Amino acid sequence: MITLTEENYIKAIYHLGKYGINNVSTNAIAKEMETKASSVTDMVKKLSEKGYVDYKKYQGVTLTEKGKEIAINIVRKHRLWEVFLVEKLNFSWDEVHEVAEQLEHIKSKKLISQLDAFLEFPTHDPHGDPIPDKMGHIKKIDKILLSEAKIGNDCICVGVQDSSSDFLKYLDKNDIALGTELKVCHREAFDNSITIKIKAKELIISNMIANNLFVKVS
Amino acid sequence: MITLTEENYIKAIYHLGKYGINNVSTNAIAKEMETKASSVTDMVKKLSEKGYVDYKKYQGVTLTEKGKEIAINIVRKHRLWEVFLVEKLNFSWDEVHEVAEQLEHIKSKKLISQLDAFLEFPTHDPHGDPIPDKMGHIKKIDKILLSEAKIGNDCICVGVQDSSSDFLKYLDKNDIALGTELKVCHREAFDNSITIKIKAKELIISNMIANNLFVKVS
DNA sequence: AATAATTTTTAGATAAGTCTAAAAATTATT
DNA sequence: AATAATTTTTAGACTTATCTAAAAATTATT
Ligand SMILES: [Mn+2]
Ligand SMILES: [Mn+2]
Ligand SMILES: [Mn+2]
Ligand SMILES: [Mn+2]
Repeated sequence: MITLTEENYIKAIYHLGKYGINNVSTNAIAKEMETKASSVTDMVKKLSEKGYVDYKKYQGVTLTEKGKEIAINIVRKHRLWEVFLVEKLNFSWDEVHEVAEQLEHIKSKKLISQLDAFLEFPTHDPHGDPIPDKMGHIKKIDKILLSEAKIGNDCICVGVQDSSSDFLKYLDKNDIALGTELKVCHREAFDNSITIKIKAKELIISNMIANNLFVKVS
Repeated sequence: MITLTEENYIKAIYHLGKYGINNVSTNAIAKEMETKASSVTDMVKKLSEKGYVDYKKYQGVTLTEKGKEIAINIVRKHRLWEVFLVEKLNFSWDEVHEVAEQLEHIKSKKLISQLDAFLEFPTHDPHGDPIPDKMGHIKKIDKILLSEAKIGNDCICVGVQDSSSDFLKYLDKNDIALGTELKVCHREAFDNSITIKIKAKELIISNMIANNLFVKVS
C-alpha cells in the first residue's frame, strides 16, 4: 500500500524531474513539499526501498518506471477532477487546484474511468495541461510561451505556465482565456513588455505575464 | 483542524448513538471502527478535549452539538457522493459505499454545495437514506420494515437497513429496487417467511430479508 | 454481599512522518 | 590545493494513531 504522503512525494519528484536531465535534488523536493531536507532524506530512502525511485546518497533521485506510472496516474486524476469541477460544478479555473489536490488521492479505478467517460474523454485540463490517458500516454502539443512569439504572429492561447490564483484572475480581468485569439503587435526593447491585440482591443502586458502564457501560432 | 481519523470516529459515534438513549460504549466504537478498545479510549479522550464528545470515564460518550454537526456534515457528503456515483457515473448501489467512504473526507464547502445543486438537491441516497440539507436538517419519512407490514398491504420499497453488497445483489437479482411496488400475500407462521407479489410474480422471502427492507404502505 | 465475568482504562511499545542541531559530503571560491 | 559555502545526511526527539498486557472499575451471577 502506498500512503498519501508517498504519493505526494512521488508527484513532486515527477514534476521536478520533468524537464532537466539531472536527478532531482533533496533541497528541490524539500522546497516543493514545503518541508525540511532531513524529512526528504528519510522519505527518499523509503521510496527507494519500495522501488519507486533510484537513489544514491548525495546524488538525488529519479523515478523508476513503477514510480513514474504512479505519478502519471495521480496527474491524470488531478486533471480529470479539475475538468469536472470547471465543466460540471461551475468552478472557475483559479479555484480548482486546491480541491483537486485532495481528490487526486481517491483510490478507485472505476471512479476514474467512469469520470473520464462522463467528461467525454477530455485531453486537457482547465489550465491547458494534457491529461494522460488510461495507459499513461501524454499527448504533447507544440505550444510556445507568448514571450517567444514573433511580432506579427497570430496566436491562440492554449495554456498557462503558472496557475496561481493571482495570475489566472489577471487573465480573467483582461478577457484572456484558453481559446482566446490574439496578435503580437510590438515588443518594447527596454523591458520586453509586449503589446497584443485581442479582438479590437490593444493591451500591454509585461514580460512576466508573457512568460507564463502558452500560445500556439496559427 | 480535524483529522481524517477523528472524522471517522465521530461518524461512528453518530451512527451508534442514533437510536438508543444510552451513551455509546467504548467496545461498540471499537467494533465499529475495527480497532481495539484501548485505542478508542485514547481517541475518545482527544475528542473530548477538542469538544466533540462528552466523556466520563467508564461511562461511554455522546456527541456534543459541535460533534453532531460534524457528523451530519460527513453523512451529508457521503450520501451526496453516493447519489453522484449512481446517477452520473453509472455505479450500481452495491459499489458506491467504499468510494464514498473516501470522498466524504474531501474538504471544500463549494464542492459540496455545487455537487448538491448539480444533482438537483436529492433528498435520499441510493439506499433510501435521507440526505441532511445544508443546515443539517434531516427529513424523516415514515417507513417500516417489510417484516412489520400486514398481510394484504400494498407497499413501495423505500430503503434498505443493511446495505452490504450481498444483500443489494440479492435484491437486484429479484428485481427489487427502490420504488418497486409489492403486495404482502402470506406469512408463514413457522419461520416468518413471507410471500410477496411483485407485478404478476410471486416471491417467497425469508424473515431476514424482510427485516432489512424498508417499505411505505400505500 | 461476595465472587466472577466483562468492560474500560492505563502503561509502555511501535511505526509513520516530521523537526532541530550537528556531522559529513559535495561544490564553489580563493 | 586549500578553504569556504552549500547541500545532504545522521542522530535524536516529538506527535499521531495504533497495539499488547496488565490493572482498575463496572456489571452480572451466585
Ligand atoms: Mn492543479
Ligand atoms: Mn491544472
Ligand atoms: Mn454508504
Ligand atoms: Mn448509502
